[in-house]
Amino acid sequence: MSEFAKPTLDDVARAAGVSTATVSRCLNAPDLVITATRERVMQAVETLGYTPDFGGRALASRRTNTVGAIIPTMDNAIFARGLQSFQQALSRFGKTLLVASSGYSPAREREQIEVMASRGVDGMLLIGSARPEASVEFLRRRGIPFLGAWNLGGEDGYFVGFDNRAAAAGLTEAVLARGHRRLAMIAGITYMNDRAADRMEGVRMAAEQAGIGADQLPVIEAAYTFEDGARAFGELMALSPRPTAVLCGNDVLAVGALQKARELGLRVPEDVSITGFDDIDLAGVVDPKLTTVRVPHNRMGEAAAEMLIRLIGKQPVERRIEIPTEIIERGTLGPPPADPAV
Amino acid sequence: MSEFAKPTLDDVARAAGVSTATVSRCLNAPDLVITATRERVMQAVETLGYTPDFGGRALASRRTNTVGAIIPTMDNAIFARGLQSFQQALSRFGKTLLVASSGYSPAREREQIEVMASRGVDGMLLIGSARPEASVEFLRRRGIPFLGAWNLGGEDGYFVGFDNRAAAAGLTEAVLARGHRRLAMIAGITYMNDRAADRMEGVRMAAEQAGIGADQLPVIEAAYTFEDGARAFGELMALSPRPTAVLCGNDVLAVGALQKARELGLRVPEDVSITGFDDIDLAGVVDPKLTTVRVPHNRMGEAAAEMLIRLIGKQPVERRIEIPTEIIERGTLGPPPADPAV
DNA sequence: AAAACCAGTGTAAGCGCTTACATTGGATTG
DNA sequence: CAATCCAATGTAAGCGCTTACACTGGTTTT
Repeated sequence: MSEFAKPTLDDVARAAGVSTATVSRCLNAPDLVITATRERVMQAVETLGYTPDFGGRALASRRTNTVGAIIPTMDNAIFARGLQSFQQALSRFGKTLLVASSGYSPAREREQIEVMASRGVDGMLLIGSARPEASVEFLRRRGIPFLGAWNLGGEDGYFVGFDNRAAAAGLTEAVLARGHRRLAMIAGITYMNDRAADRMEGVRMAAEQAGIGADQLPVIEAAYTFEDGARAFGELMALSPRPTAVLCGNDVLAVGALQKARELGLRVPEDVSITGFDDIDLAGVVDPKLTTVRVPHNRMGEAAAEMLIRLIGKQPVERRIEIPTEIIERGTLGPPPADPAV
Repeated sequence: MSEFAKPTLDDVARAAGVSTATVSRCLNAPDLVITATRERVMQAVETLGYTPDFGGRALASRRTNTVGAIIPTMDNAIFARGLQSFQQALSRFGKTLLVASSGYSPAREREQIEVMASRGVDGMLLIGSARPEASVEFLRRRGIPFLGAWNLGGEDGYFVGFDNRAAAAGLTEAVLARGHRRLAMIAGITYMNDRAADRMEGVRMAAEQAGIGADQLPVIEAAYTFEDGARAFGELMALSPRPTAVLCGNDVLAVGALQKARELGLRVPEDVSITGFDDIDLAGVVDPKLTTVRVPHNRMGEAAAEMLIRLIGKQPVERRIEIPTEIIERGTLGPPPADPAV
């Protein structure tokens, strides 16, 4: 399209009357070059409109200044938000973000990991820690630093995230403190999703602690849509005895439940309490507003970027950074009905 | 970290007993190689765990199979959704997505354009058409194909998006058809944002057509938050005569307005009608549900990917692809009050 | 004042890959 | 059967950059 050949380092060097090495230094380690020379070179860069060629640079330096992120989907506000902050932070460090999505499939994630690896990413952000050992092994072999985000993984690896289990347990305790004994849960799909699994486990643990066994705690797993939340809520409300509080694995499910409650003519929280998780925008907008757990996705994105940068630079890093969560009590949690339906 | 040096084309060639050229052909143009040889090579690739080096490939082939997208922010559900579909479609074509955000700033966008260009992206997705000529000129010079999305631009350039003006006008007509005469608008910030500007203009045009001049149509511009929507709504409700219908430039503003209405003790739609734009999740969740315009962001993302792929491949393409929008009538639009407050 | 040092710059060797061109030998043609 | 062709493969020249090492000449050291 353009008849102007793209200028190269050589062109700049010639224009400035120096060697290519000096130009390269001006761009990558300016202090090594005396000011007068540097200015002359920069001038040439400017007038020629030179920008370094990525391929050449990557090939010669064995670095790409590119970081990859593989998330389930950007369509989920929590990942979109985290990714936005991640990208911004990265950009401050001069890194560019390569994005791929796995659609919650470990196989697809594996593919994308290979794509990113062959793109020579300097580091990688993955979600959670539930993935085949082979994927992890692959990254290790390749020497690509990576970290898990949105949760805190197991024995090894680096993580920045939340203690989903503890947060879910905390919320459950708040529900129990209101006097509820007949709990139920609508969990996210837990297969290969440790966030969902941890939240479920947190609820179960807290319930157990209060003497409510797993057999007395109905749990339904539901996909991340209003409809699935609503459907699950319907099923739970058909149970006898009917639960007086329904803990949801995320806000989307909770909103679905809330809508279904209205449809069924049940008042929230008078007839039944509902809680969410994540505190996305939705939570503050429904009526009544959702009692939920605030999860600061943007702080997490930033922390993840910083950690990954350190990892790439082989600087010392903590193995796991926990981002605190917070219970947000709003309108959907109340005491159980005085005369609960049976 | 790894003591296994990363295998190169050379290693594969040696292992398979062929030349590097043949290995390269196996990977890039398999039909040029006889089956027996190809299998032998692929076997070697497999056992060595070879993946091509991106830098080398980019340098030699002058292609990166990378596409850049610069969006205002992923934090906005409409862009996140569109981007998700864009990425998926791209991935089907073997392209990887590089993401940057401009935070709605043309200067920042320009920077990111240069970053992407120096990364050697094969093509680029930008939002809208409101940007300094210099940015466009830069891309032209570089011969980087690009397209604007989310709206339909002017004379030249490629676009896939919506006719925001017509859609806004259509919605305004629906409001007028209900009998409203005292309209007001809460618009998104229109500076360097043609989507917001077009929507505002659409409302104005339709109003004008109905004999309502710009002087009778109060318009407040508000940032993309509930709070700003609420604040603007408050101001509009203080006007005398009070508007009976408030058209909002997007759903977020509309939800903010809705909340403020409740706070002010105004019933929607009995006392005042409110409309949104975009039909994001929120719209179906508030009470009453938002009357709005559905904008199929995911279809747009896909169409954009296909168009960009064709552009990159120098295949013939239409200059603009319009994605149809649809008015979704729900609960926040009703007739004006019989005895409107003054 | 000679030796040692060092800041600033140049020289040139690759980095791993693609691809134009050259080579080979079996199949097809007249 | 010689001439021609062509499919399959090899040879080797870069692509644009970084960086180890070499060089130069002024400053400091002894």
